[in-house]
Amino acid sequence: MDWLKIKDAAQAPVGTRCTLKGWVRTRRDSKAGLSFIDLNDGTAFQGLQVVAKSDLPNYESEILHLGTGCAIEAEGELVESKGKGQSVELQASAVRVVGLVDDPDTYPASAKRHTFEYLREQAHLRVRTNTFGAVARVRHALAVGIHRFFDERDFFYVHTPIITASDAEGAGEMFRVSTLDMHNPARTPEGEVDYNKDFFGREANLTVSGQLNVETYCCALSRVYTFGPTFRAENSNTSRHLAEFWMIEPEIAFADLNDDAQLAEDMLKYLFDDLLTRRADDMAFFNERIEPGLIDRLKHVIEKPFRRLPYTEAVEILKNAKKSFEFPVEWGSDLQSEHERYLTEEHFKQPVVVINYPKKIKAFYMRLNDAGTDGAPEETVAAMDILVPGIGEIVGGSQREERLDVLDRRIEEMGLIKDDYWWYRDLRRYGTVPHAGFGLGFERLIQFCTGMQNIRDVIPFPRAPRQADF
RNA sequence: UCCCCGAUAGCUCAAUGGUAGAGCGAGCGGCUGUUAACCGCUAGGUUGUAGGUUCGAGUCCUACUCGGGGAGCCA
Repeated sequence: MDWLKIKDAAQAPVGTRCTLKGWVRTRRDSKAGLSFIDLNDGTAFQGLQVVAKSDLPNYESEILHLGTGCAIEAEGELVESKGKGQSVELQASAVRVVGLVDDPDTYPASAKRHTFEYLREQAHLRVRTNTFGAVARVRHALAVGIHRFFDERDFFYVHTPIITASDAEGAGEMFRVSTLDMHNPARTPEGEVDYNKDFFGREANLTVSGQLNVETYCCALSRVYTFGPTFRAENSNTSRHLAEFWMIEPEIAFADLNDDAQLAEDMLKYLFDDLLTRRADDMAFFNERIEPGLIDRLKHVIEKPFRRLPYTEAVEILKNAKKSFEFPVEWGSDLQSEHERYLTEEHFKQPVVVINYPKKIKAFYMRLNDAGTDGAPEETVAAMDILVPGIGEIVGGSQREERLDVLDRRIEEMGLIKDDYWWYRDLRRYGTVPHAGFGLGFERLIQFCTGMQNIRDVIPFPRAPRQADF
């Protein structure tokens, strides 16, 4: 008898004979001499109801003891359901127990409402719940959608290194990678730790961004992207930060900031549309139980062009806002969370692309704008942040400085060491081209698409300060 | 890392400084083509950890750990 995934069985014609395998969500008994088993195998949001009659040989001995979490195989025939709530169900000719639950009283994913905080401590079992199963499928759909989006547009997927010996990234605190004996490391004659004796012969860390590496491939393959794990050792304790997260970083050659912002906008819209189509079941759940209005909000985002505005103009809007902010707004200072939220949630009520930030608050590799761009009082760089309601910054990107002399000046101004960037500078010496790229936080994208409030609930096993269980 | 709040049964929460309770879940029984079912019974506790104040601490004080909200850093 064919083993069907529940997602397929739900679509199969009445009369189909098949086997289903999965985990019991609930069991309900009827005195009419039958039991109803909600079976879920994770292939779709909806499970399938298995009807087990009392004339099955193991009805008393096993079926009546099945509870939440038990693994079973059921074979039988798909029939039209006599009850409400489902169109088809499996009339079981046999139910085999595969794995029982030791102690139903302490089974952490019991059939009751649990808080996300509690389930986070049961990360190995939480995916058996409606919410986390849906998050897992949405996460997958978005990941696949990202690769498809880029593939359809002739981007190449580049595997940038996880371990970086360059200490030149400057995007945040880094995790050290070392094989030295922590208690008794090799030392130089001066008494310093001797990284010459370390595995790589120098200091090494986990990557905080694949950008610098992917720029090299961009300047040969034209359109590339990375999509991999990223590590920040910041002591950040918020609902939108992780120590280990996944980031998508496209990089496009012969392109400027406008091309970059357009790419990001096209990509986000493609992904939202793709998700609403491919995971309609899970999205309906998020729309109903997690964030009412979610689907309309995503459709609204798909339909309207993102609002693009210069930093200088954003500051003006904030200064003229009737709202009183905890932190004052001044040209030259970075936008605070409350400012970003005001722009995207209250003033424009849609995704906002802020471009051309003051150079002094941005990274060295961002392209210097001509003086007076947007009427700015000081120098700006071709940077852009995409702000979305509820999340804040979801994308950060820029056009890269392709002029060697300007780049060198910026490196110097920021007190960095030119030689550390020798290969990055080489790109500007040998056939340099205007190019641009951005970083999209994958978990923040999932948060935005699902309405899940805490970033630790959209990654299977979250890593955060003092949290690396599982 | 900073500010605020919290930690009591498997889970969610009550309990004036004076005998630790309820709902849900779980087990058993009743009822029912059931589906967030419903009714009854039963079990279930070193009140986060370590100190302190007090005749007496779940309750007050201190430290620590963990969680939540906000901030910073950012994606």
